[in-house]
Amino acid sequence: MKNYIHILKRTKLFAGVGDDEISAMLSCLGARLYNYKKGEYVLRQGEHLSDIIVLVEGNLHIQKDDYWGNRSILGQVAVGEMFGEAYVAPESGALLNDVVATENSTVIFFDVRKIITTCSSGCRFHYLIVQNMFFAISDKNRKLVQKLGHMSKRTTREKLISYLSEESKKQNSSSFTIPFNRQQLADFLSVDRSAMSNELCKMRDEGLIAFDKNYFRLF
Amino acid sequence: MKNYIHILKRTKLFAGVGDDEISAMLSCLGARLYNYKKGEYVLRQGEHLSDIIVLVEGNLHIQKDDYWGNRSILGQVAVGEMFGEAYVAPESGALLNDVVATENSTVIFFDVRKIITTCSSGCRFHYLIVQNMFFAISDKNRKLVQKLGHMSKRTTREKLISYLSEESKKQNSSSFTIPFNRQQLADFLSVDRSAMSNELCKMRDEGLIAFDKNYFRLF
DNA sequence: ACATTACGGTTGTATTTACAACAGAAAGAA
DNA sequence: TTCTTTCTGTTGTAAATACAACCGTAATGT
Repeated sequence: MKNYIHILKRTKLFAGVGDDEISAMLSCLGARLYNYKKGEYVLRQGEHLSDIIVLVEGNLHIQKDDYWGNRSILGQVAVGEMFGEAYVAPESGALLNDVVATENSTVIFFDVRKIITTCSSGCRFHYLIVQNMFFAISDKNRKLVQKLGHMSKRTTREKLISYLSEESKKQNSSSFTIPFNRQQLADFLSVDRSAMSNELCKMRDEGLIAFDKNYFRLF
Repeated sequence: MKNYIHILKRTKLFAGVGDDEISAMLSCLGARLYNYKKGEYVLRQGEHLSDIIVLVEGNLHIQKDDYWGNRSILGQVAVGEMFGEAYVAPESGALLNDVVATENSTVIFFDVRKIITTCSSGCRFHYLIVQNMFFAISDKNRKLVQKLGHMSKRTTREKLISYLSEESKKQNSSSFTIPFNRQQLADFLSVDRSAMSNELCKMRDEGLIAFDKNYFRLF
């Protein structure tokens, strides 16, 4: 486990905690290390979870099969990222997704209850972990709500207007750059790229916006 | 503030904490009570927030204006519900929404930092607040991800398949009831009611599903 | 019993989208 | 340079959606 402290150190969860402190806290946080071969399941649909998990080596896919067996990949987990934090509440019920190793992978499980209830012994930085975890999940929450706000619009144009307005607010200016290229933006908003490109040009021709690559300006 | 302890007691935040303990913890949590007249702003777009807020009387709307001034109401806050938890991380930036009182309202602000860093003095149940808050936001997170999973599907049929599959998994049966009527389900999935109704009937005619009111069965 | 309202299903049309295919520009590699 | 790849815009068509309007039924209240 000690081999991975340099990875943990760079995660959101352990931000601001030194090597020695992480090392000292591992047992206090109920840390357990597991290895998975390519293709093996880290978590299965139907299981119950009370841990937050950090990927320290390899790569994972979060995927879901619907009732009729159609599989869709919801996302991927990169080294240093955590997952499982949305299922730790007692009322959250069974997992609805599978998590599968797409390469040989190594993860560390942390017992949520041990994270939340700060111990009295030794863990000088335990409060930081609680804070980091809370801020991380709070931040994720905010981003999800924002994205949902765009996606709940019916037409591509409305989605674009919602997204661009928000980006303008965030950057506090009517001109700004976005962190996506066209394909990525289309994926983010769940629309077809060419249709979106078409709509962007219409909006430009109507004098609503101007753009060049990922630079945008609202009028 | 003491007048509202019976309200706080029934919130997710203070679940499991007794009247006396809540009363004792208020100052420790940096609680501040504010009143707003109908139409006044509780929070404004552009402000920074480091508090979690509980509505103890009245009603609030969370709303957003886009760059061109089109207003949309994103949700409403009922008595006993908390809000603001998505904006408390230092990196979350300025608020992108307004929160407006639709009736004369009373809210209590709690300092997030005081919630997270459990104090040593007197607050026997402080750890419970941290846990409650964490589970609440984690739960919200899970629901958002699920909803986003449905909404990211392109067609009404795919959205329905995604939603019904998940409901089937949750209730662990191929037949189940859903907590929505048609209009509510359409709103939840952000589609047109009549188009959705049409699609449901097509799916029924194709032998994929059967339903009666809010009872569904998958084949 | 009657009127009213809420809900679910159906249909037609105009609008919008997805999808595929293609072309030009820009960036990068050989 | 030249070739290749990536990115973006454009167009046409088939498919899906939104919207409005209408009907029948069930539930509710007077």
